[in-house]
Amino acid sequence: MDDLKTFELPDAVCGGQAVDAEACAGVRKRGRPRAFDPDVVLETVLEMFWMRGFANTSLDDISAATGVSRPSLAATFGDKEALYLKAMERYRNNISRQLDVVLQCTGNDGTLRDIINRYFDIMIGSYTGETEECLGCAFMCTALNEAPRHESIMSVLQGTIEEFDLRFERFFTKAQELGHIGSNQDPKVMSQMITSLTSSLAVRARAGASRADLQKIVDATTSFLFP
Amino acid sequence: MDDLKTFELPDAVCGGQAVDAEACAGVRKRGRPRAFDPDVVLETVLEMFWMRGFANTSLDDISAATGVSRPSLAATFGDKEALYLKAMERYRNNISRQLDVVLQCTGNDGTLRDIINRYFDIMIGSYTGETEECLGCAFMCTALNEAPRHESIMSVLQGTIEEFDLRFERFFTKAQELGHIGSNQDPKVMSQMITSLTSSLAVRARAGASRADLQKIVDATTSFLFP
DNA sequence: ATATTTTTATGCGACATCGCAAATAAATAT
DNA sequence: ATATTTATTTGCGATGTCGCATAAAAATAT
Repeated sequence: MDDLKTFELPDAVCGGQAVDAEACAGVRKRGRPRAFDPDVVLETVLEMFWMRGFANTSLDDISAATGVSRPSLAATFGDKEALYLKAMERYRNNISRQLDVVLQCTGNDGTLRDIINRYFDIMIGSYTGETEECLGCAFMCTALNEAPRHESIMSVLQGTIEEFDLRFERFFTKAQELGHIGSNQDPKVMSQMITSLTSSLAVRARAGASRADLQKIVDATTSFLFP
Repeated sequence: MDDLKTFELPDAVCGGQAVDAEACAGVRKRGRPRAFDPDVVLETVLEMFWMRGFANTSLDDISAATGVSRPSLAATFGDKEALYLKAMERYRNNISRQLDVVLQCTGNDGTLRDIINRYFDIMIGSYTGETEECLGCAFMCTALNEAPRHESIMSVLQGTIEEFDLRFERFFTKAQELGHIGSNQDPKVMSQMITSLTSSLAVRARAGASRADLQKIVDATTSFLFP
């Protein structure tokens, strides 16, 4: 019917690159504009799920904390599970972006140990945060709890684990090719040591360990692994 | 008033050792006897909390699964939080008992690596179970989620972490005294490696890793740590 | 100006969850 | 036998939670 009219492509104006509709701030869409920024809402939602868990955080709580009514939340993000997944996706992307920067093993960014230390700086930072709250890892704190009940949460949990595994296996394989670790060592084992320590830090952080506590553990381990 | 009458000490009959009132099966208490065994109820309760989490498991669910009415549950175990804590205490004691047996570093129970392998056998067993369910660690799956909201759960979580730390620090310290690891190695670091790997196994098990998957990780790591 | 589209606001209804209170049942003590 | 003690049964009431439906508001299109 109205296919001809929509040929005007009103979104194509903004930027020159891939058009994303929402990401384009200059051009207004048809109806009433949103009174909130989905990204800042997702940030608040993430904090709430992180500290209280999925089941303990009601949509009413979220609505009150964000000032966005429940129907608006539903219209924007879908149901509670979808909202959780979107918040966790943000969380994961945020960390992934930081790790992409740090885990470049080109050989001219300091020693392997330096790189790994910078990696743990990031993780410790995300696990302890700026306040006095016991954060830990948002996935481990919430997704482990819900995984058996929600196929989608189980899936994203598995994907996150796999991402870390892949990341470090590739990292240490390349490090070995560049001669930063001996050819007798196994990149897979090194990767396991790092991911294991990471999960341990996450647990300890949630249980109240301080930044300094975690740093001590990291220092002791890295000086053992990279003497 | 009736202090004189209770001098008969009806409980003191059973056994000769520390009298525990409930543990004594031979002597009936005054009123109507319980129609259920608190221990088997706790076992079911543990399974439910483990798989569904604290918040997702209602007292009605528990009542239906155990056949014990809510008021009876309350009378026996207290409120939901107390019931959870008692179930987790059982879980923890069950594992502790097994570890007490295995982690005896006397020097004549095989090599250090043998002992550690037996330790991981137990942990892998408890994380994967007999069925196809994704178990993981009951503490990590549930207590991490609830800790910020419940002081008591935070406390038992911390205590469990500390127990593992202490256990392995003592173990490796003694192992070092017996000459099973070099004097240049740090028992604390070795302990951290083991507990870290343990937490990693727990996470992976919850995400669906099989017994064989976990065993492969353990084998690779232990052959690196204890060559 | 009027229609259309999208978002927001308000509120209802069904259901789950927990704590508590009162009545009933089953044992022992006197 | 009767009283006492402890467990169990039944059910109520307050609150929380979610999905949905309807009305109002704020923008653009014609």
